[in-house]
Amino acid sequence: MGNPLLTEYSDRPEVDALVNELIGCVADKWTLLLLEALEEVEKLRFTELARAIPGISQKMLTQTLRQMERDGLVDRTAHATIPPRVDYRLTPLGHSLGEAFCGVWLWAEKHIDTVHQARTAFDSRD
Amino acid sequence: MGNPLLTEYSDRPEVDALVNELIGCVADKWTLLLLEALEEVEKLRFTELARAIPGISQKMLTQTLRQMERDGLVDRTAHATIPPRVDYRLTPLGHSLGEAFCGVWLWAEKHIDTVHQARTAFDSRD
DNA sequence: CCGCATCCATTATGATACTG
DNA sequence: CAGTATCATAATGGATGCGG
Repeated sequence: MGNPLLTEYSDRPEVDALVNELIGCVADKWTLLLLEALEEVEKLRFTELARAIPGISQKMLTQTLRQMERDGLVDRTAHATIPPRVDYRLTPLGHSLGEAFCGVWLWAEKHIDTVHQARTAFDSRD
Repeated sequence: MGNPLLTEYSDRPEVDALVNELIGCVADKWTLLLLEALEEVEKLRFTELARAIPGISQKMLTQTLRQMERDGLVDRTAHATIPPRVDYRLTPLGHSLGEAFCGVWLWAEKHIDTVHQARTAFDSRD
């Protein structure tokens, strides 16, 4: 084998690049939180999502939902009523991604104390 | 139960907020790619990491490594040699996070074609 | 040389106001 | 209600410099 730095987890480097790009899209803070919210409740409308995710701005909510819709992760259903009503729900693909992230949630929940201790220790160094 | 929007995956809302904050830190593009690189090779120095992660800037590499070090995810070892040498490796905690993210990698690798098809379909609408 | 801090241009994000 | 448009601010990338 050549340089170990060039070793990747698969044998197809060109696929790795695409996977990394996809990871970059999907490993977004808001995407994760939207996944969490929609795993929880199954079907939510725009303002409900905004409330379910404290700290998100309307802009990022719209933008992230659009991207997830484009990637086939969420399904957007607009009802032509007054007032308008738009429902978002996970597609099977989005649901499978949510399950893949489940391990990360469990990790965060389990190790949050350890992380905060590490931070305190780090900040009190030097 | 009250408003389902307030339902979270645990029964301790204050913990949920902290977990979300932690998710926000950890669900970073560069953090993920660094985890991947260090899962692969076990011990890497600064410039090796820079080469292993195409597209990262030195600034973000430094910044992300600092944050991961502060969070107890990576261990930094500086050798007082000339030329200087700094090795980074995952701590057990960082390794456990890498394992938690493993499912996301497998998901990305498995569904990348589906995502690209969804994008193409979305872009050719309207 | 290597690790990394600093300056500046570019981009991403947030706050607010406004429309169908 | 569900966004879009606009502007202010923060995050990021690129180039450079500097100590070890």
